[in-house]
Amino acid sequence: MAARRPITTPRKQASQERSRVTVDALVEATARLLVRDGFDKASTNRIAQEAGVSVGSLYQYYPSKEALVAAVIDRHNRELMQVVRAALAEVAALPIEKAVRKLVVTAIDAHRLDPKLHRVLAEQIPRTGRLEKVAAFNRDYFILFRDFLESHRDELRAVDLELAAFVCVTSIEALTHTAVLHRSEMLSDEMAETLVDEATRLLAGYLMPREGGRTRQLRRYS
Amino acid sequence: MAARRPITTPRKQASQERSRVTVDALVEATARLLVRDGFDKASTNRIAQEAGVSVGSLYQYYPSKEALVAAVIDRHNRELMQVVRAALAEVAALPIEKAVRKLVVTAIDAHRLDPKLHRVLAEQIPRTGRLEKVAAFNRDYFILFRDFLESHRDELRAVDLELAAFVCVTSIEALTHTAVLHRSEMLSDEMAETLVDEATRLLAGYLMPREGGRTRQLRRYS
Amino acid sequence: MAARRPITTPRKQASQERSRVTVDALVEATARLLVRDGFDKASTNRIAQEAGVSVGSLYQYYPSKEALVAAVIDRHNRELMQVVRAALAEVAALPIEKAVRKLVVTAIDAHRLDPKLHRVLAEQIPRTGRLEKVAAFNRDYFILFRDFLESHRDELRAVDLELAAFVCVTSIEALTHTAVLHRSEMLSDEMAETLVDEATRLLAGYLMPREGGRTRQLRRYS
Amino acid sequence: MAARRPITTPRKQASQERSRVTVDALVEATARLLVRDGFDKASTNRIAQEAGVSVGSLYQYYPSKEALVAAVIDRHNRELMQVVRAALAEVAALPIEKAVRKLVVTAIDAHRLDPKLHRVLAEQIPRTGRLEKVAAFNRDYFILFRDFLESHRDELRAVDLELAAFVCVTSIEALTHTAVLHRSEMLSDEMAETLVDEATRLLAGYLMPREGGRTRQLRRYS
DNA sequence: TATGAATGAGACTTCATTCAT
DNA sequence: TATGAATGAAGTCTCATTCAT
Repeated sequence: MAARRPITTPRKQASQERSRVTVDALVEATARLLVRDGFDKASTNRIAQEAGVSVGSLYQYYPSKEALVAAVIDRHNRELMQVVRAALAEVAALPIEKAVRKLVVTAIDAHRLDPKLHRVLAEQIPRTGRLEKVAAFNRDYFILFRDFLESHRDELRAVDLELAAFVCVTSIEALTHTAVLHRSEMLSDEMAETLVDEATRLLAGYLMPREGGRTRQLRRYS
Repeated sequence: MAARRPITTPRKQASQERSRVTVDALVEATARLLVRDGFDKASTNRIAQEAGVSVGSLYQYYPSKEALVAAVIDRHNRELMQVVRAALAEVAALPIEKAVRKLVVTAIDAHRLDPKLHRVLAEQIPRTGRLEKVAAFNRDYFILFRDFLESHRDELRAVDLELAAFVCVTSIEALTHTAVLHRSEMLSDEMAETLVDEATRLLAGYLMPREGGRTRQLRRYS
Repeated sequence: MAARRPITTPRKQASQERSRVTVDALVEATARLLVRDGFDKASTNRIAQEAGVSVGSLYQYYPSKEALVAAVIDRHNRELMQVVRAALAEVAALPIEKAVRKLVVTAIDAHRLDPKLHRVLAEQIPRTGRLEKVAAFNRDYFILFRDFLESHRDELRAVDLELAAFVCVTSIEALTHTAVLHRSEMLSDEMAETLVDEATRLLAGYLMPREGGRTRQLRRYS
Repeated sequence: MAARRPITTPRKQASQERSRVTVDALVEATARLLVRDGFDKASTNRIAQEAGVSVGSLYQYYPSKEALVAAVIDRHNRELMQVVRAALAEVAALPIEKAVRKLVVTAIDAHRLDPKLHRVLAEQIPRTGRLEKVAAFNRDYFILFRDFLESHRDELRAVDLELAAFVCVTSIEALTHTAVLHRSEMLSDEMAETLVDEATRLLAGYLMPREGGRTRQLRRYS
């Protein structure tokens, strides 16, 4: 476990219009450099330069490089959650299998929002000690998904919803993440459909009562 | 360093006994420091010191810091694969559901071999540009698993084995990895069993034909 | 900064009431930060903040950080001189021994006016190139003291008054400074008296003719 | 009081001949730059350059700039103490007045060993937090002097030797320091003698019993 | 072959000061 | 006149790597 954990809370809220611009430019530049050069080569000086701003200004708003990266993570997570939240809302009324399929598709879409950035963040973030950020995202996703399951309880087999949510969220994330980042060939036009089918089958099969077993299931909880 | 990709092949095969010892000490020291201090603080000088060797000697055997880390990864992967391979051999003759269960348990065990090291490697390695190493491990696991599926084809529903192997390997890895590294509470004596049950159900349900589908299947569960 | 010697004269005479307040706040804030954080950490930005004023305003009144410190020194010296001057006036008519005693006590009191600030100024100021300020203070004290000796000439042994003033002022300053700043235990209620006795003896014995005059002296060593 | 106090203990003892040379060069260069440019402009990079060594090497042996300065102080103090110790030994057998005179002369000589360096150290040291070094020196001097007084007790008036030592050491130091550093005109060939006379008179008069008063003094303690 | 002293590019960060608003 | 955002030179320090002994 890396020892020194740098402070990562922004230093001051940009109040004036001018500083708002500076701050945005910094976060944007950080994201760009992270993608282009990776975490190590993205020095604060380079970031400032890329943002068209002096290092001094950078440190006026962010106390360290990790704080900047944390800001990028936050922004990215916010975008992801927006997509996920929208999808879950849209899907709330659908039967579970259709819903799951839609969620898988959404997860893929989410990973495709900015795949390069997503990759860098996924790979380089652990170092920044910003794992909590990712954890927070997962927790949010997890909660939303558990709520979703809850409102579909009557379609499900008997199962601990917490646990089921964990299994589902983890699997969806892993499958879509790996497919998008390491197996992009799987997302060719022909293949993508199949992958979605399989993932849907995996999860729907897991969540729903076994066929022919429905009666028994119902009885158990009657 | 995203750009500069240092040479990572060991410099010479430690032929003599003395060299063997030195090399081992270096890899061992690297692993220890990786765990204790994290990638960034594990400098080559410190590694050499920890190994009781001079920096000069370190560079005699490894051309760069990343080469050392790569060696640690290799060693770790070798251990993992050994466990996985053994499990798959042991499981070859079992019916698919039992087999899957055993593989899940094994995956958890594998992650527990040296969880701290596993974590560091998983989290900090992307930076070393040694991702191929991880990829290689996954590929190996993937191939073994596909072969396993192949030899159990008659128990499976009709499915692209490549794809199924991808889905299974990715899911098992993600579930056990996350459980061990981020949700250790799930592995308490009471919970572990349940987690294994769920993971097994997920995969077995995915691989096997739906009930009411294949006649034999129906019989088995009737 | 040995080389670059910044301008240190205040920029404008704070004529208006509002300016007066600002200037005071700045000097006061500087003194406070000097005491609290030391010279190095007392940045102009922090001083401005502490004074409840913008950096811009700070530079409206003082052209540099050293100018601010110089202002603090001046203020402090003014206070010291006031004490010293008062004491010398009060003492003018006393016999030399009584007078000296009173001056020693006064010197201690002066050092106790704001010992923390005095310490910082004494210790950190050499750097500011404001040594002249200190020199000026000593010069003033020296002149006052020489005048004092002059008006007591008939009580003194034959001696170069310039030289005697130098010896006395330097000794008083050193003894009281060291006692207050580095040997505060010497100023406990019981000890303080003794210290004053000794210092008085030192100086009075030095200034006054030996008892019995020279003849007896010869005898002692015959 | 400045907050962060940098570590100032040397990092490793130079074992090999080569490093011995490096270390010496560093300390020497530090002293030189301190004299030439003052503390602030003597950056570690400049020091290393002046020493004909890389910054890396500098940090191999000294963890900070202050550590380097501390080393210079130590060296300087060692030299001073040598002079003082020698003088006190030489003087042990002399009657008090002669002894004091010799000590005053020695103090002046000591300040002249390397006056520029002495001045910088005296003025800039407080910032390095190495005041203890100076304190230590004074303590050593103080102890030696008290011992000296002790062995001359029968020549002295009744007095607390601790206190007397404090008064004498502080006065000698202040007079010679000020004379050498701020009043060099006092040390011209004609004046120097006079200054020594006065200082001697100050101290001898202070330490020795008043003439004609010896009887009374003896009585008090009989 | 081993040693460990030396290297030096480059990372992070601060802070006195300016200037557009 | 006040504000505070912006500047950027400069300082401290680390660490992978080399090479003379």
